[in-house]
Amino acid sequence: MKKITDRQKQVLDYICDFIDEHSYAPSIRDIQKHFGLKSTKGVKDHIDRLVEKGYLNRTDGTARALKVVGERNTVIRNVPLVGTVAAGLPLLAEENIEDYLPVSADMARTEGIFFLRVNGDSMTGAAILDGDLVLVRPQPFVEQGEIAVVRIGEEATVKRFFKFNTRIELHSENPDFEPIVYWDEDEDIRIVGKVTAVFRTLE
Amino acid sequence: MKKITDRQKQVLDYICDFIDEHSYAPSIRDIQKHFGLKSTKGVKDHIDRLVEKGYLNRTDGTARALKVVGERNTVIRNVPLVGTVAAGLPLLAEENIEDYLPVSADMARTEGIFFLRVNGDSMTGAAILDGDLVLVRPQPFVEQGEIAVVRIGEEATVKRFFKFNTRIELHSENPDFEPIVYWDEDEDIRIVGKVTAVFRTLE
DNA sequence: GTTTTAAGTAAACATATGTATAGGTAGGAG
DNA sequence: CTCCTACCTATACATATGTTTACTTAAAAC
Repeated sequence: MKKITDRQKQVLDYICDFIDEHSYAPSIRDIQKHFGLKSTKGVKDHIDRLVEKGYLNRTDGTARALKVVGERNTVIRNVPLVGTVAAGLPLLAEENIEDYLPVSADMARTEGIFFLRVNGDSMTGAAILDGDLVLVRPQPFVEQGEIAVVRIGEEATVKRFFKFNTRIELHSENPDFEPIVYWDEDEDIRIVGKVTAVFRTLE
Repeated sequence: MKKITDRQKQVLDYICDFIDEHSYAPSIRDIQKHFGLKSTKGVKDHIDRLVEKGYLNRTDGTARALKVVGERNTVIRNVPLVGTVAAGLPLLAEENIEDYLPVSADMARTEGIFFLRVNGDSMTGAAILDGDLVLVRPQPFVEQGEIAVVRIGEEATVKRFFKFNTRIELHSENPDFEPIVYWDEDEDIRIVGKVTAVFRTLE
């Protein structure tokens, strides 16, 4: 990235801080007042330089449309968290949504992605603990041995998934639990999605 | 929350979508055009109703200063990720910052909080794997047995921390590793902070 | 020494934008 | 029926805001 002068850095910092505080960009005159300048032109020059050098975006040519490029301009997505899923209710029914959590857009590219709170110690061996949140991307299949959310009858669980011909094995990754074995013909088992991330808070 | 009419919901949805797309709020005339209205007054009425009912904020009285109240208005914070820390460099020097990750403000209330990439399998027993990111809140002490980032000489590691009088034990939580024992007098050991969360991506 | 660049003053200008005044229509509540 | 509210048109006004032209000063680049 091209070098910017100290003054330009000051202006950029002010714009970042302003957006953090107000959720919208400062006007040129906001910036002018903050630096005690007596003309808008000085500010315009700085902004033009910062745009040229790739630190700001000004593609929309309207009021307060400045965008900061780079680290502070993170795109996020609010992903719904479904808690312990009530039997029979569709997984993502509004009744089940406990909260929304912000996630980097990189992690949540797919439509329909959601968080699920894991209960039970069955995945301890795969370093997923009781109470952890798993990020789930809905899909009807997973690769051999991937960790999936599987719906058995009316309940959803997190298991490592294997399929040998028509034999389906769900591994708990915990020595205290035996693998659960199903057969393809069993109608009451379905892959909900793949676990793509694990989140845990420790306090 | 007070009820809103279908039309008001449409307007609110449009404002939300517009902000998602542009990062700044629509002007009254943007909304007017979108709904094909022939006067700005209709829009103004809707906005006034939505503000009265608590769905929008309009405290700043300037251009594009509308803010949506509620679930989609999540407060986030960009937390720096430091990778494998180069020996001798201060932990949060700009040279070490690999990236910034958005985190819910609830999780990152403290100033100075940062992510650290864990390397090695020493914390496998505590369900922290090689490559996981841990969220670290800087503080000079931790409670008995809490997971901490500890700096030994020039290197930072993640360990479960115990202190008995002047004897310090760092537990690896992996049966293959013996606890590391230090004594208070040793100058080259210092608690960097407490691990408050664990993040892992699986793909 | 001349040119270029950064940084700024001064004074406008055109448009964007929020707001207001003066109505109109339709439907529900009383 | 009357009143109120939701929803809308038409028009206008004041200010906010981005942009431009003309000129200045100081320091860096060549």
